[in-house]
Amino acid sequence: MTNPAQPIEIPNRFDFVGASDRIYLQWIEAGCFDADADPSKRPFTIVIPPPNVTGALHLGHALNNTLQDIQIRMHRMMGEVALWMPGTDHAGIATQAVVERRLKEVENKTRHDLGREQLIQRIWDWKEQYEARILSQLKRLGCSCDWRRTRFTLDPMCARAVRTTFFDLFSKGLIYRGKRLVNWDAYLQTAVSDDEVFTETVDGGFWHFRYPVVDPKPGEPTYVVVATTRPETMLGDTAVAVHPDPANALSKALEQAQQRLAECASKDRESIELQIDGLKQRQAELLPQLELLAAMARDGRKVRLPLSDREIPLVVDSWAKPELGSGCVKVTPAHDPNDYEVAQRCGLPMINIMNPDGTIHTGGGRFDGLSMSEARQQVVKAMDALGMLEKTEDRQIELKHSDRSKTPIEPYLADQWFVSMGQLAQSAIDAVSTGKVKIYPERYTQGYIDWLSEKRDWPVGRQLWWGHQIPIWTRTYESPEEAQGAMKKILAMPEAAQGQISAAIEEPSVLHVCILEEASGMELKIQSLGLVRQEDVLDTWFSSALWPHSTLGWPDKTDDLNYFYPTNTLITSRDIITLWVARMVLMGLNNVGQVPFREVYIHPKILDGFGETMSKSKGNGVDPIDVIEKFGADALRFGLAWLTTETQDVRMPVQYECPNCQALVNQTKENRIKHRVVCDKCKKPFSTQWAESDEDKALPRAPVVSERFEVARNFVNKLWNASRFVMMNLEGYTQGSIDWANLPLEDQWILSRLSTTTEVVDRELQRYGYAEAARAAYDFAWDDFCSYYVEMAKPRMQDPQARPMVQRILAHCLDQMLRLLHPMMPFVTEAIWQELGKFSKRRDLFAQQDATAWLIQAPWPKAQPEMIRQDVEAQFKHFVALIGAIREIRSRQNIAPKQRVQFSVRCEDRYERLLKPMGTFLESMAGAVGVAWGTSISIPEVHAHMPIEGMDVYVDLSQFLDVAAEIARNEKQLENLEKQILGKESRLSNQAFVGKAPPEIIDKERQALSDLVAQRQGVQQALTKLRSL
RNA sequence: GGGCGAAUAGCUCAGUUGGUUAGAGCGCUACUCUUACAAAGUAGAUGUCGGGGGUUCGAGUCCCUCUUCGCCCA
Repeated sequence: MTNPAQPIEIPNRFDFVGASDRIYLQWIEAGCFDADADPSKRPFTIVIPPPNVTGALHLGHALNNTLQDIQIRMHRMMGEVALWMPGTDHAGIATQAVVERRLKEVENKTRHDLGREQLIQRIWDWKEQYEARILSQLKRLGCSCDWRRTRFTLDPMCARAVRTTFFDLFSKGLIYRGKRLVNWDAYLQTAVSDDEVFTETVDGGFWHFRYPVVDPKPGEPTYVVVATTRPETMLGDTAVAVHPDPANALSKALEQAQQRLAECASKDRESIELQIDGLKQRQAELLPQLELLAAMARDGRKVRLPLSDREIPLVVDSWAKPELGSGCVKVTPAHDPNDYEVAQRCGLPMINIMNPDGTIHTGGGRFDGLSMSEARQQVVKAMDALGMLEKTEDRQIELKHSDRSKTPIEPYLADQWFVSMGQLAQSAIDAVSTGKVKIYPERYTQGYIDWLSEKRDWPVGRQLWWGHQIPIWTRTYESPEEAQGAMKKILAMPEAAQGQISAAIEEPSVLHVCILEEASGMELKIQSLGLVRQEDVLDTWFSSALWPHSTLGWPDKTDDLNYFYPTNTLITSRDIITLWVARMVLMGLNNVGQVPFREVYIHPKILDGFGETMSKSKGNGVDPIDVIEKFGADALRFGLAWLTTETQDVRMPVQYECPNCQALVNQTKENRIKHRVVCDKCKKPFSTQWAESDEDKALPRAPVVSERFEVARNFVNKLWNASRFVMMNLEGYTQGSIDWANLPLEDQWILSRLSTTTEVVDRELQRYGYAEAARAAYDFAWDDFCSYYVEMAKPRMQDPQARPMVQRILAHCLDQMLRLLHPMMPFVTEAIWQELGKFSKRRDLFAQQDATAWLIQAPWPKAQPEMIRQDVEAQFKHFVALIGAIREIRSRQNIAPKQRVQFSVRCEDRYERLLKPMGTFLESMAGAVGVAWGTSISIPEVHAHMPIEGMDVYVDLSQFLDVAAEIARNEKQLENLEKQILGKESRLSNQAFVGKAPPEIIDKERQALSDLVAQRQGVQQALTKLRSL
């Protein structure tokens, strides 16, 4: 062997700060992450869920990316061409919102003060800053992405894919513009999708208005009462609705309430009874009037809308609920989704009363220019003055808010671009229901399918400046004929025949032209015909939906696309299954004709100590860099894998680590949003990640840490030191074969455990069982390898006969352990691997070649099925039990660690044959010397007795006996045995058990009972003896 | 209102097809700086498995129900 480095130079802590950066750079320089198509190998591909450039990554991202890197590294070691495609997402609305908010805060300017071009420049600046930050965070985490391929959803390559897709869908008639009620964010002045809206309960009111009936006939009411939570919308009312069959509706409601009453819990009884009383009262008092109104509605009668002085019809529609309010409902189609549907059913006009900035606009009315909330007050006041306000109630209402600006959503009738979802959604449903795409854990499948099954058209336009501008040029003509004529002329152009342009008419006379190529000259040509480009940009998810193929070069039929697509797995968080996963599937199928990935793994979410998800806006996000600097990237990664179980989210209480005194200050809901916090202990202030003022920033910053990474940090250290031990003992190492026929139990045992562990880690990682894999590797390394094998190796190393074998097995185990752990903790394992290489080039007992220079490129370990020996593992348990028994007695007797004790074992031959040869280990590990073995040994006069399975252990205490302690120990043991015996006896005397349980279970119980009884006898004898002393 | 998930030691979590006395890490107690590792070692204490019913010879595990919490959808 080559001259080994001086082992003593290896420090007893892993210096992750120095080593991680160095190793990462080496990997990059050696091109270890680069993945190039190689037809002789299998590809393995993951595209990163591109983090959005709104802000830096938090622990949730660290988890997401750690899990991906584990897969990538494992498959790379399996000899596949492992491509991890990196990049970031422009996150249109979110990024623009955050830049606009900052602009407002810092400079007190709006985007209109800057103009489109300048604002976009500002956003690009922001993007550059955060993209760099994000990518560096990923690198610190150890992510082995092919950085040469880094993409951005707004870069030219992605833009081309977006444009091609849009053109294709438009040409297929799957993209259209229509007037729809959208969720209008009046603050950002854009529509937001349903997914960007959250509901919050707020204090509101319920106003009851009177609308006079036009020319009431005798016996008819002179007015109808309508109730509303949004009085200002009455300016846009176009009807009042009443239920077509109120009698039936009421009796149905009554029936349902009575059924609920029959089934309800007693505590709900009262409220349901009240409800029933109310319904009965309505039947008696309100019903005749509702019947009358329904008849009037059918007769085409009208009411006069106060304030606007318009006549609007009474209509019948089942949206009006006879069991609620007055039983009549005002209809404002342009500002309420339900009313919108009523209008569609009843053919009502739609009157828009709002400007895009959220102010009233009724075409010169007296409320024009007021904000919606000002208008509310004024409308109520005016109605009251007219005597038309019947009553006002306080009420809690559910109000939709924009997730982006946190301001209330206004339902708003606007021109909107849609992708028609019918066929596309169906293709994505089929992909999952036929198993072409599998979702893990499986329970997420149903939500995916349910959502797609609604087939709601996807509103893709956003009234923003940051994003892919819709490639459509539009002109409204005087007449349908003119529009048709223009379209004909355009479609007659040669470019149309070449598939460069496409056109469609929006009824009655609007012409839309879509152009395939950016800056092709075609744009000018079309513009010269008086068409103007749409200002809107596309929903961010439109470009993210293309990510798996756009990043591989689509629409070109590239070699990469051919080789790496479909990708293998997508690893992401559950909140974007519909927003993103579903859309990737349908776009992949539409564009490439194949699903984008075979598997989707949905991982847990990281919650804070209060069970809330981490987010920027809550201020509870933890920067992974804080954790990396304190514990190291390996600890962060292993810790996260350790926590990734199948069903549970990860709850992680975090603390600020005071930079002044290192005390840990719990993060609370109060202090987590603060820019500066005062330490509980030293009372000195420190700054947080939110610090903005110069004064705050001057304070030392407290990293946010969690003690939950200590387990992993300690494990990294344990592995490091175990390796250090191995290397300190490899002097004179020779490679060579193993004498399999004469292998001692301990060697057979560790090789069996190693193969078992290899099998578990391999299987679990492949099925995303990260926690199980981490635990298996941890238990093997710590318990089996360190606590037993290494301890047993110590005395064996002194034996020149055994030494070469032990060295080979030690080196082999370490070698395999490093490989198994590398995907989870790449830095420390690589660092050790390179040290180990200085001592030994050939360590794998089952391989024919020398070890690779880089662990990252080493072959993934294979379990050796013939090494797995259940019998050996069972035998070894007897040894463990014997050590445990002796150690317990020693501890109970307070025998000093350095003191040797003698023990005798009464047991059958087979135990003697098994354990007597392991006497050296009992001596080194338990400080005990076995003096007698067998069935007929003489028991030491003064002793402590411990019965274990198949053996009675007697520790000679003639020099140590602490009678009181020994009596106490035996009494406790006796009590324990009695309890168990009682349980068994009662079970076995139960006729039902004996009669019905399977025989093998009964046998097992009987055997266990007789063992316990024997043990009890021994303990009783020992006690009698002790008491007589 | 509908769907999904969770509730197990002081904390954070495991717990296979139902089958001995329910486990781990941290924390706690005692003893050890034993030449890989005090970020360690050895030993120990700690549980009405959220409540209530049911199925079963047997339930942390299966069924029903209630409570609390989280997420998604309307």
